[in-house]
Amino acid sequence: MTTVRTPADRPVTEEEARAVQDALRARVVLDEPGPPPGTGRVTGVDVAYDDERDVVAAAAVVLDAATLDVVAESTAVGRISFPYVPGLLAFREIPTVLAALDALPCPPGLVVCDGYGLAHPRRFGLASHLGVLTGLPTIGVAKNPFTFTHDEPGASRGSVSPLLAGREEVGRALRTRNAVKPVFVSVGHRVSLDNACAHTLALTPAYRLPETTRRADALCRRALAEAASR
DNA sequence: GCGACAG
DNA sequence: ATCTTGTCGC
Repeated sequence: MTTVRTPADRPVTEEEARAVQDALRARVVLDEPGPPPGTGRVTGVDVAYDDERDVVAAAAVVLDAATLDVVAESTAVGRISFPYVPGLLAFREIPTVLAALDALPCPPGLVVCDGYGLAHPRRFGLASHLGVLTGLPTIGVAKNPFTFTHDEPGASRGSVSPLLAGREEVGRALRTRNAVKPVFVSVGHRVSLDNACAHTLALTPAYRLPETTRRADALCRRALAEAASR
């Protein structure tokens, strides 16, 4: 019995990948508020690459949403499956991220992604994609505005301004630290934009980026270094 | 056609 | 993403 690769699982060409996004986009749920901030668990996922050795490492770190203490963590290592193409980031990151999530000993709760959800050329970024594949509530918190426009939010933490694709609000620029460059929040799956921003603020008591992202980033780098030294 | 472009 | 030391400032 041979295993058949379907484009929906592992698209090879950019054309296939865009077709997958167009097909899966219909499954995104946007009419749920999502879990209340500060309750349950929040999980950060991130990925690090070694293009030379063709190795990718992903990490998932589960935090108690109230205390931000680490509850559980896991990593996964694999081969790079897709090049970086703006708009197709999910195909590069998701296979290994799914493996890391699968390796967790407990449910992840809300998943915070490093990148975008709705704020995407086809309204189906990494966070939306991961949400649809797992059924989990997801949000995207990115460090850059991508191709979208925004006015500078007020200088104080908590200030927001719409992230715009033309006149459509696809996310928000959210100031998480006074007078520090904002982050760019968008809805992934099963979470409202207001709630996504509230979660992001709850996850940034001390630094610009969410604790989830910081923890996952540190862990996947460690996992990559460990994988490379073997 | 050219440039820009999450990580 | 990744290559990379010191340095200015709270």
